Amino acid sequence: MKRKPGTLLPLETTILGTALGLRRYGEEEFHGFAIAKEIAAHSEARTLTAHGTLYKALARMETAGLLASRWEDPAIAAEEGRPRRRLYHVTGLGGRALSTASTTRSSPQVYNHRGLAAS
Amino acid sequence: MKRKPGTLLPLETTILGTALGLRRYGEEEFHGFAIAKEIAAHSEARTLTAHGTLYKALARMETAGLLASRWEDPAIAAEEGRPRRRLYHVTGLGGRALSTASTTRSSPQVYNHRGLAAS
DNA sequence: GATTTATAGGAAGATATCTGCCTATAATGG
DNA sequence: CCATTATAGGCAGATATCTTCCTATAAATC
Repeated sequence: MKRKPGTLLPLETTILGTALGLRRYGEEEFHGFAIAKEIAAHSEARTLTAHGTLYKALARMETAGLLASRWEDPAIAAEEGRPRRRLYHVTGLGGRALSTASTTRSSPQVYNHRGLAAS
Repeated sequence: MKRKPGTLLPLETTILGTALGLRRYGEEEFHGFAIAKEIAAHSEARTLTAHGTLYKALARMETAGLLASRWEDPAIAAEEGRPRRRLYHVTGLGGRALSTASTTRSSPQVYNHRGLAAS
């Protein structure tokens, strides 16, 4: 949808907000699946089926410098008997983007996208 | 369906046969997903959707001593960017079971089970 | 031969990430 | 204001294993 630079999309705002929320509980890092569940839990109804959308958003945000990631030690994933995770953390830029964008959010920021956020 | 000891089920025969077939091509070890694809490819139509059935059969056969398994080095899976595999090989007992059972297969061995093998 | 019982098979979903394809929509350009 | 264009979002599926729940069926028992 042709991006206006310096703007956060609703999904991106949700991701940053949720991630910073988790950080307040001591979780410095998060992984895609966890945030998907977190988002799904907080937006009543509408479970996040379109995981692809989320992972693409995460990749995009990492490219933009809002997030940074590292792969979990594969041995840990193996020990816990599950697929390995990609662990993200919010960068300084990401944190600032959230405050800036949420106030900047000039006008058209429609929030009724049929995706993750609350209706 | 209450197991008659010393008998191989059609699926088990297929697994052993396929695995030994692969071994003839130099593949000493195999993993569940690979054998699922192999089986699906050789039985025209009817793709193997019920993976659960296969994995349960593999576990059962390992318990019975027909197969033995080890986990792939998680670092390799990580490098190749995919979930880790459980690598199986056919044991001596497994090989013998195939020859014995395929001749022993006394009478009721119905082959029109709606699962993996050819109709 | 009919009933009981154990277990194999199927469906569905959890776990985690990623890709490709197609559509919807926002921002820009004329 | 309309057409263009870039890209976000959704759907589907690949990759790999495992679990739970329910049904179907074969073997054993009476």
